[in-house]
Amino acid sequence: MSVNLEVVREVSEFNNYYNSLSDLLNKHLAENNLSLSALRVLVKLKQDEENSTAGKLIASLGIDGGYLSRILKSFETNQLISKRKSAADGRTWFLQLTPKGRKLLEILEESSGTSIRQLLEPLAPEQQHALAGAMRTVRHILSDDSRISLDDITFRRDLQPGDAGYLMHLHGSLYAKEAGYNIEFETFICKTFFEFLETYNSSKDQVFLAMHGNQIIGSIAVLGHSRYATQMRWFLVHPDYRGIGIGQRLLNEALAAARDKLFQKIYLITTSKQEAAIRMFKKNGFRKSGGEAYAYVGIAADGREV
Amino acid sequence: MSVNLEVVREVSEFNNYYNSLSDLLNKHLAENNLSLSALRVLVKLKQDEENSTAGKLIASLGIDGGYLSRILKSFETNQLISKRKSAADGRTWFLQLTPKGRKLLEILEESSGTSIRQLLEPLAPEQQHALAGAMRTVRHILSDDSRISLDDITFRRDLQPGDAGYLMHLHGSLYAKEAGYNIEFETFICKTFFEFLETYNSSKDQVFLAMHGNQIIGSIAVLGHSRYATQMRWFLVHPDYRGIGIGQRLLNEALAAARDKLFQKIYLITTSKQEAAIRMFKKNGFRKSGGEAYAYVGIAADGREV
DNA sequence: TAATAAAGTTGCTTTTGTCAAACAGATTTT
DNA sequence: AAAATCTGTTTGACAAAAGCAACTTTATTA
Repeated sequence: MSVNLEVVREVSEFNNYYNSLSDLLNKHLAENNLSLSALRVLVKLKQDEENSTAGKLIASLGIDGGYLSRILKSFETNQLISKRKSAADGRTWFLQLTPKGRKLLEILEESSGTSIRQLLEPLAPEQQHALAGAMRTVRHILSDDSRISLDDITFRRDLQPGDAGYLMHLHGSLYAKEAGYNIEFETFICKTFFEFLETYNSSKDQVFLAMHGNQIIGSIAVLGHSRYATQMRWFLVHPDYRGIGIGQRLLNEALAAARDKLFQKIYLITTSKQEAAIRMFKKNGFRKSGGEAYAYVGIAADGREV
Repeated sequence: MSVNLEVVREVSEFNNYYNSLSDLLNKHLAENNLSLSALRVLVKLKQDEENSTAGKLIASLGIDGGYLSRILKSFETNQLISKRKSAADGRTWFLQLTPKGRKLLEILEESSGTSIRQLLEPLAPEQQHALAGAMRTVRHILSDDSRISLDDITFRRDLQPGDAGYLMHLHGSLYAKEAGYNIEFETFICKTFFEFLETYNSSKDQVFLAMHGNQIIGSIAVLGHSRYATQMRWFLVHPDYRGIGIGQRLLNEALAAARDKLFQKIYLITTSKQEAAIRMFKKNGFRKSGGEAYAYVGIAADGREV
């Protein structure tokens, strides 16, 4: 892939900036007689619980073997870690934190927390959240296993001011990028949102939003059009978040809500271009009903099929 | 201000993450026989051009005096900097980069660039931009002079897919926060956007967007309702970006466009709550015209006032 | 003018990290 | 099965990075 020059510059400046900042954030290490490398070892030991060995640490932290050996030795004399000889390989030792080591890590986290708090203290709450979000983004983009898990995603059922606009934005920009739609499509979306907002009633209409932090990254809605039929709309998952089950989760919520409210039929309209979505609809019992509309024969409370 | 626990955790994890990353990004220093501190000194010398002294460096970089003295001495023997005795104070020396020092910095930037490029190489272009944006955000929030200047803002005249939705989002969420409006207001906004989109025509309608990176942070529109009258709408600057002239700049653009197209009257509708906006309108020649509408007597091409 | 302070330097020390060789157990080769 | 090779870890020697305290020189102040 090609690399954008502006991006390189920004990363470089960020790196410069952060180099000076990290002094500040890591000053608590000196107070506890630890080097940055030693901290990283400690943290890694906590993460990899039970089956870490010196070799693995060398590989994962990129640290020099000799240096690590000494760090570990000092950890051992300070009773921060304990070694357990491997049965399979007489050369290797399994390393684990002792309660004392665990305790030290807690203390370190606590004192690093105070530095951080001092850094954040002058910031307004929104700025703090924006900062956290940006840092999460950086980490997320740069880490190889950049997959987000469902655990990072929260779900919301209420429609707050700004949400409708953001949903419209997501639809407009994503469909433009992925299906080549233009602004006319956004006009259409806008119309549907207006009609929806005008008659919005939480007893008949349900909106489900998948959130990452305070950003909407997925949505679905179940709109009650009549006593018996309901339309599903605005089903979308942001491309960065696809493939981890958010779509299915949203669909489940929507179907459950439709059943709860005793709707007997759910229909939705889509186009043949939405292959992935159509596959998911089919898997969940939707059937094509002519034209571009898919109709779902729902299990209504009275068992009738429509 | 209170500090959110989640934010502290995120910053802490980010710090951990970045500590391991900075090894990678700074490996070029070893190749050039420089320490991180030495690099920071060099960079600072370039920034503070002409009037840096050892004392200032100590204060701004938080580096030890003795250590700095040695770094500077080595720079001098390598002819990377030159010293100039202060006339006012016999103890201090002014430091400046020599052409050779400047050259070295360039080389360093270049080789840091290659590390960065390697880091970015596997990323898709959008991810690269997202990364740059997030890094800019972090840096911006944390740097004391968190003021953005007009230079950081770009302006756009075209309406791209997703823009209308995002504008609606901005209006909905900001007015909710600042004026306590609820979702009904967003419904109204949605209606105006739909009407607008439906009849959008770039020859009569103009939209101006203030962008920071690829985020819309301000907007204004001039909608041609008749041959002679035009309505100004969607005037808004995101609160984080207020007070640096973005609003005035948008207003200028809008008025200029209205004049260009020979509209003789610009009107806009607002509420008394929008005090700052109203002050700006008045300053730019708008006059109240009864009710909640302000009408602007424009200088049309034929000089008539309406 | 003596006392004190500030800017910068130097000597000494500790900490941090690197490199190469050594060592011991595991694996492969002959 | 012994020799050779490989792998995970340790040790010794060393160099670079950074901090501390004493010291020199020039300014400022009482």
